Amino acid sequence: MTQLDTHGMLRGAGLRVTEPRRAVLEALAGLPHASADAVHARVSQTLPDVSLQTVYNVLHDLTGRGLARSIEPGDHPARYELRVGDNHHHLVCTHCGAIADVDCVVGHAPCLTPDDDHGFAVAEAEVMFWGLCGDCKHAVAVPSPASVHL
Amino acid sequence: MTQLDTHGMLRGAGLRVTEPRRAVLEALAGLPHASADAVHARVSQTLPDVSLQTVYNVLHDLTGRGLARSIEPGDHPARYELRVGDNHHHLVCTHCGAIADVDCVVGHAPCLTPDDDHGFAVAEAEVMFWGLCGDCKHAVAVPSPASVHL
DNA sequence: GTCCTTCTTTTGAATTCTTCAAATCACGAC
DNA sequence: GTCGTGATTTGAAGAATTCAAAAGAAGGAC
Repeated sequence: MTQLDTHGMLRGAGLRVTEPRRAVLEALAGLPHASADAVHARVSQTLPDVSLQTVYNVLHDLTGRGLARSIEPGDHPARYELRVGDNHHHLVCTHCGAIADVDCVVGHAPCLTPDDDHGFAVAEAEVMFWGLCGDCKHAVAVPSPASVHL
Repeated sequence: MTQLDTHGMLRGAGLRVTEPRRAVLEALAGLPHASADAVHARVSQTLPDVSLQTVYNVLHDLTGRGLARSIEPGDHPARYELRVGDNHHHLVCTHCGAIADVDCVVGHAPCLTPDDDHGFAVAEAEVMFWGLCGDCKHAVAVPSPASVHL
């Protein structure tokens, strides 16, 4: 595993370097798409005194400074990932909330620029694929009519 | 306004026809992208005794049967819309949660089919554009660095 | 038209994720 | 090393949504 320059990342973002923050960054590196709870659990392994509240604070700071990104899959708790340079989207399991990365479906700019922006200042376009993950595919009974929507 | 065949819609979906359900359908027709609370407020105008809980129940039933669709914009409460035949996506205001429809960015199937589905049974692809709506554009101070993501 | 079964609705409370607030603590500029 | 600002802790609050049990109504059968 590539060593993470947590110090440089935090300082570069104008944040103070603290153990909780370094630990959250490392947790995110080790746990892609982790929930706040999962991050807290992982952080607690090395820093047992870090509170869940602190994890929320840190995640908030990291996303605010662009170091991390939050994914909010509908009715499931928010997930977080390190903001990596590459462009990718997400597969979300409607049953268990599992998330997988999808490489960007190449340079189809149309997906980014709505024909009519209704006066919105569009900052970001997000593509999310909903479905059942491998595990839930077998576990779940009803195979709902897959209504594909674009 | 085109009259809504609420009776036919419900029966066609295998649901009993009740006043609360007809009222919710009509509320959705009149209030695109309404929250459960907004639907409840609208329904209460004609049926003051319908509880918020019932609205949640009905919305759940309607989405389950494919009559309605729920949009879950991150940290804002869920919104609902009648499931219309056309394909469109949504502009969401990151500040106030306002939602606008965007016509489908034409037939770019690539947006629909991830290269690697990681074993997922993909049922739906959703595109969401995040930004500031016309009102909030002026109201909000900081114009954050528009990091476009595809 | 009436009855009966099943599905809906109501009422009231609980759950979960997330945020707020005040006091203590520590990073890091000087 | 000192100091000021920013970070963390603790404890509790908040909001959207869901659960559960009892009462009520839809609609098919007769």
